[in-house]
Amino acid sequence: MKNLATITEIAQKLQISASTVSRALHDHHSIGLRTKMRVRQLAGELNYEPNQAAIRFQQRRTATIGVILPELSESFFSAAFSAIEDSSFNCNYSIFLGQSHDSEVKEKQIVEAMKARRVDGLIVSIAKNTTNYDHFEMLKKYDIPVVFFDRIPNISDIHYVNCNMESGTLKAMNFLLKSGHRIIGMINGPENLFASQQRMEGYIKAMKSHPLKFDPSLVLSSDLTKEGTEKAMGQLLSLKRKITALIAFNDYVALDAIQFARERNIRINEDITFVSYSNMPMSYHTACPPVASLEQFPYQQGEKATEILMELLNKKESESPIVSYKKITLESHLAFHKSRLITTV
Amino acid sequence: MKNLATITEIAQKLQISASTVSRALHDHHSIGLRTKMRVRQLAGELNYEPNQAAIRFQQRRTATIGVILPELSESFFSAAFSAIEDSSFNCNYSIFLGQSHDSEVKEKQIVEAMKARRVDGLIVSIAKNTTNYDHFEMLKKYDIPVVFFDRIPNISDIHYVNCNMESGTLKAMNFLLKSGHRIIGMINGPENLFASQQRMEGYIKAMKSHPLKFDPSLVLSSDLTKEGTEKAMGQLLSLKRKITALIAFNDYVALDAIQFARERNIRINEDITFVSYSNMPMSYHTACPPVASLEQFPYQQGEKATEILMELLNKKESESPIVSYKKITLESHLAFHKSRLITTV
DNA sequence: TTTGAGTAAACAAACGATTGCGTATCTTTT
DNA sequence: AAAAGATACGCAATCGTTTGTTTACTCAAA
Repeated sequence: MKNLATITEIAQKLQISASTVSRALHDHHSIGLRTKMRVRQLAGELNYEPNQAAIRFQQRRTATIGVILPELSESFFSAAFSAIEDSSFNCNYSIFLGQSHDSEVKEKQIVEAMKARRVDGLIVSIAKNTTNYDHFEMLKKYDIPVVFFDRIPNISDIHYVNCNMESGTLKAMNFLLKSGHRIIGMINGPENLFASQQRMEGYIKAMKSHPLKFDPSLVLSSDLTKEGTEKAMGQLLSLKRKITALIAFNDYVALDAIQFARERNIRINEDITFVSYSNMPMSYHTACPPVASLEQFPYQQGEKATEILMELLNKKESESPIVSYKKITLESHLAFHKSRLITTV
Repeated sequence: MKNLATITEIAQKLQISASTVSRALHDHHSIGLRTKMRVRQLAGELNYEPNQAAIRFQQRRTATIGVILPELSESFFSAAFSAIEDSSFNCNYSIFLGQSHDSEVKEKQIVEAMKARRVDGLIVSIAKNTTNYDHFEMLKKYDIPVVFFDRIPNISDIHYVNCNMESGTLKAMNFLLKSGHRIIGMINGPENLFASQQRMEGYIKAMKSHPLKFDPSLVLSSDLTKEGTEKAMGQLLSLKRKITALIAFNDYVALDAIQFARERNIRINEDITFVSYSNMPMSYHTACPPVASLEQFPYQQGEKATEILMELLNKKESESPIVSYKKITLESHLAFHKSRLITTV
């Protein structure tokens, strides 16, 4: 059973031409009903399945999209991937997945590999230290559209989906300020990330609108490693102005910061109130989760990104060279954690 | 720049035949040095990249493997996937990834899609309720080798990598028995999973070897949902023989069980000592992690599975029809959690 | 000088499917 | 009855690459 049936085989057995078989299978109008039936019958019997490799070669498209993410083990990204997988499955696209593991070098390698594989398009969330976007720019020459999501480059001529982290941060800050906090620390992410910049903007706007003075020493940035976060946290704790609240770049950073604080006998969410981003499911089981976390809707972001890409791929055929860049920004939502675990501890 | 250079183009510009160009690029011995140099020079200038779609079509192999997993959000599987990704990247294979989300129906769909995509081989961890393996058996007819890992079907003629859960359970049980526990509960997984059966075997062997009587009412099984686990846990807690220790199918089950117990004011790891499987990293931040968890080495399993598959794919060319099934079983290791978090709570 | 070996490159088929164009047969119209 | 149109199908090229088989030529040994 090694060899699958081909169109040519069917044609020979039926004593007709391959083109007729092809057209019959595609329900082409110029093929008579009799022939159509005969072809379909035999195709069914022989268990014919179109050779997709041949089709892709002939059509010069692969029906494949590449997805590049920093880390699947982060629940945000695995959720986003699930969305992309589901959406593209429905469109009969397959996915090549590559993890950059937050390395710019690896990211470039993966882009190369995907280009060589001739993916039709790309969905990307960039590595945390990617500052050079040449490897993505280069794809324009090959007519491979790229849609970024969540971790997007801070340049203008791209398609993207993200969450509004500025307004999100504003929400988080307003919550803290209303609760009476005045000295609010922030552990931000790498500065090249647009999302970091937005968080910073939100922080500043919130302070100014209250109005409170913006103290730059209260805002530090972590490279998102445990060590980086601990360093930032150490610095924050050693300030003369003692913070009573902290906004962390995401739940992982928050957990590391919380861990660090607990080891120094700081009472979590009492001495210092923690707020973060991502709202990961595991927080539910976590010892001391932040009191609130900004939901960033990974599934929706993945869905939207795929939607945009599909649009671009369909448009490409009608060859409209005037490209307008699709930009979708979702509003994030401040989610409060069930305090069950906290109170029973 | 839309159109990439092809071999034919190079051939025309150089006034030689396409086959010569092809052979020159592959360093074939029958091509003279002069021609080789000229071809390579021009290929470089034109930025030639082989059209992989054409090659795959011509060679009737796709240099692609399919990976089917239950859930990427489980850290075990995302770690295993990373291993598969890394290993196959080195062999110039790309990966189609599909999540079954623990649905047998979805699993079958994905297998269909992968078959249609003509993947060269498959690496699979089956869905928790998959009991029928026809969709995998069917692949033999198409000469698509399948390597299972971790969640493997309980049938004999397959290639697989897994962890020895029987000896692992034995280790866990011996630890508990040595600590003085005599009434040990177990929340096992779905019975069709080989790993569940192995856990059961280990449990029974441990009891018998001590020797203690095996009480079947102490072993329940969960469908791995929160509800299923809570039901099992409720049943265990209502027994007359009060358990002092519990072995949970994996860390997620353990967390749900622990949660359930805490809500009933049971002191975790005091009234009941918890042990589980998987040793997920997030346990570190978790409120009350089990005291120990059996490390199942996801990365190694993924590596080994890829290794086996690559072997099978290479062997296929030399056409040795006599297949012996590769089976690798790793020993699991009982990892104790740092108790820092527990004591400070 | 003939034979043989060795080198360098061209020719052509093949992989499987799609598609523009041509053509034969049949039906309808005037 | 002849022209026009519709219907049903075949022919052949094409996508880019690989590979088995010639072919042409050079050089050396018999």
